[in-house]
Amino acid sequence: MRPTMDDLGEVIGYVLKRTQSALRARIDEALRPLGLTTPQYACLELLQRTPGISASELARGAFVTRQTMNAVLVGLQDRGLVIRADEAPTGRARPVRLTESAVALLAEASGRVAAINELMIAGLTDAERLDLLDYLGRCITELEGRNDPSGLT
Amino acid sequence: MRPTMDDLGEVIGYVLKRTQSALRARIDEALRPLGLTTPQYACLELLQRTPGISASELARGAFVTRQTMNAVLVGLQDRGLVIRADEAPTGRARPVRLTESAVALLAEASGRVAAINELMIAGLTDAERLDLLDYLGRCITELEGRNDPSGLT
DNA sequence: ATCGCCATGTCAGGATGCTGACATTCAGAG
DNA sequence: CTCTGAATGTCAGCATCCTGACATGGCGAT
Repeated sequence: MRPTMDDLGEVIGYVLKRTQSALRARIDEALRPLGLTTPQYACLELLQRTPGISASELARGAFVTRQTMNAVLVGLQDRGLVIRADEAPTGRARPVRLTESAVALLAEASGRVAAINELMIAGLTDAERLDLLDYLGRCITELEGRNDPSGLT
Repeated sequence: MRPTMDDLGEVIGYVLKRTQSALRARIDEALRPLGLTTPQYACLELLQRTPGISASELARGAFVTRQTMNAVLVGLQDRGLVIRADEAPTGRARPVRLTESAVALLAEASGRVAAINELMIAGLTDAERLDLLDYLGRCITELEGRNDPSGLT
């Protein structure tokens, strides 16, 4: 391999995908015994941090479309983990909230996910962790820098 | 936000997902005019680097299952971009190869993807790019630190 | 007040990606 | 040689995730 400076970008993109893929796989297998998928967990985590937010806001927070988040919510609702208000207090957005059983389940899930995240950066010093965070943040800035004022779906 | 040292792991996991999500979105929109999806592009790229590899090897290289890669290959085959040998020279693995039209299309696609990767790391110095690569590599090492010789599907 | 804009929710369809399960084929252990 | 194991391909089913399109409910500008 031994990447040259020229194609470092492609290599970084590849390694980025590889890292995310490995992290996702680890979280999936840790959550499976709890009957939760990673998107479901992300949804519950967001709801705990911000109770009563709408499906669209959840979608943005989880980096998926409204439709996808809606499908996830239907699944969680069927299992009695979340409750959606019957009527919207204003506009069309119906607040979503966690149920009691969801809070208990989420506590267990959060612990497992946190352990995996800790594992991932176990080989990095504190300074390196901050650097990594900084570098990734700058990558995001560049990627989202400007966009298309035209095609917004 | 202002993350404390305690939950840096979770924050890094989140930022990692965010970065990958932004990168994927950019690549998706760059490839759409060419009629290619990101998984399809990844498959073609792998095939160009290693002509004649099997569907299973492609799957490993793209971090997906054999079944998923097979579905991608069917789509590419229907569009005349790849050819699968009718018979396996040995075992069951049938070599897959690019067609002429795929080579031309891939050249254009590669250029666009490379531009996006360059953009992503535009704000990083050469030293920082190497550091980022190093840190991510160490994260992968920790995440894949094998422990389940059993569950291999 | 009415029009146009935007955000939200929703339906339809397609592509991606997974687990589980099974048959086939080669290579190596006995 | 035979039998076991590993790798490959494939079918079925489900969850995720997308684009496109449409209807509805606030909100600001005219």
